[in-house]
Amino acid sequence: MLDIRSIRENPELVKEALKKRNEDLSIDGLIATEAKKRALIQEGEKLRSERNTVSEEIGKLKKEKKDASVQVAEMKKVSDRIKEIDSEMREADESIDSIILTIPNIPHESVPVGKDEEDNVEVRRRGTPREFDFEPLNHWDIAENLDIIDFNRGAKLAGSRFALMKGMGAKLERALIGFMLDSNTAKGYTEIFPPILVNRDTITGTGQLPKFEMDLFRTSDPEFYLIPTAEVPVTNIYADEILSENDLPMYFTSYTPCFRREAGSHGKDTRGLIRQHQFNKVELVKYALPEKSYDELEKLTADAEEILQKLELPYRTVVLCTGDMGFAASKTYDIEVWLPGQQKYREISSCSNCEDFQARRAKIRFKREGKKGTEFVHTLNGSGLAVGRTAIAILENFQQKDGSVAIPDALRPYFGADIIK
RNA sequence: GGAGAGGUGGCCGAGAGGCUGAAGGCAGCCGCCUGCUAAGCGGUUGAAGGGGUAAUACUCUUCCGAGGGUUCGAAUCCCUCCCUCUCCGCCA
Repeated sequence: MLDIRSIRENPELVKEALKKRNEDLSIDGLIATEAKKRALIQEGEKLRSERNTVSEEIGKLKKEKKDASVQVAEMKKVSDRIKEIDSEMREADESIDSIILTIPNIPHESVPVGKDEEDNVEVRRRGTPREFDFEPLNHWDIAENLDIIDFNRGAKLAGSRFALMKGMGAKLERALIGFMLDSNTAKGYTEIFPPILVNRDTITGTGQLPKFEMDLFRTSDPEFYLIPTAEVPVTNIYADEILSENDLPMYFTSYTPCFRREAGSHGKDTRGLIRQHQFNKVELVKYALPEKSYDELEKLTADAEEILQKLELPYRTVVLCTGDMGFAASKTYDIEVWLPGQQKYREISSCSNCEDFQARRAKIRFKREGKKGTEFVHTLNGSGLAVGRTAIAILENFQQKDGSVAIPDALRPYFGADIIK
């Protein structure tokens, strides 16, 4: 959520930012409604102030057994007017919320302006894609040949975009989770295992609601949302709280299953494990001081990249252009791993600085030493990494001519073997 | 699922329609005192929003789990919801 005051004071800046994101959203109505709301606040406060003083007088008069009926009648009118104002204000608030909660974050000045993923800019490339002396297979062929992923039975049990991991496949997934968590905690991230079903407030805090209801699974009676990423519960850990400056920065890492409807991606990545309704992910989340958040973004991205380096997987890092960034982000780096089966780099991590956008929604604040008032923290998140996609990358990059798959050195202590065959 | 108890400031804990942003205690901060420490004494210490100022000062409104309601006036009365705890049942 943007600060309504900065919207009011710099409407042009916001309009321009929206245009860069290909958003067609009018904010003039919002500004007008907010002005009306402030007028209502002022009128209401004046009347309340009057009521407070007169009510006190009434109390005194009654104590002295004097007549107060004139004042009581007058205050009855004042109270009725206050009720009117309150209800008008509620309407104004609802109208403001309905708009302001759907305005995306403003891109950082360093973010390239562009329309879609074509305009993302590569910032670095690590590792060299391996030369194969045979035709590399897709991960689904490798996995089915090894009998470690069963897509058909996954579909039977649940539906399309569900898979069943089996034997060494299941173990690979588990080994990667442990490996990633250990790698992250060694760098000072605190491990979190959060609720995977969360309430509406929580999922509104990080920005998935109200705009992206279509992307989420939800339960009814009672109503919960299945998290699409651990970012949701973990970023909200300190929602509605005031931290002290010394608490920052805070680093968290969290393994959770993630659930996404994938509405609107029909026909994309229908085969294989790339795009599932349920997948595992190890997430990195940071709370940072505003003046440090961009340094923290670089470090967070480097931490995610380091996992790929340890696993000897070739990758590149791109900075997303304005048109391709997520709703809550000010700046995002995507890390893309090389997949020989597709001869393409594919997203395996997305690292974002949301600045105070989520913190304002979730009311995550901090106090500076010796300063009065509070400020919003900056929140960051990134995958470290998407587990299923990492498994894919290992299968495809480490496949061998005989159909077996080697396990990268760093993973062997977790996997307990050096090959899947 | 059944039966009870309860949610008040950083923490503990009073308050049961007006004098309560909230007694008292603890913790914190600032003084004083004091060989040092401890103790003691005095003062002070929440958040959000608005007005005001160069900035302070000052000032107004709101906040006692959340949301409604009653009343001139609600932490206090009524309704709904949420959460925590205890006992019973069930259960991974």
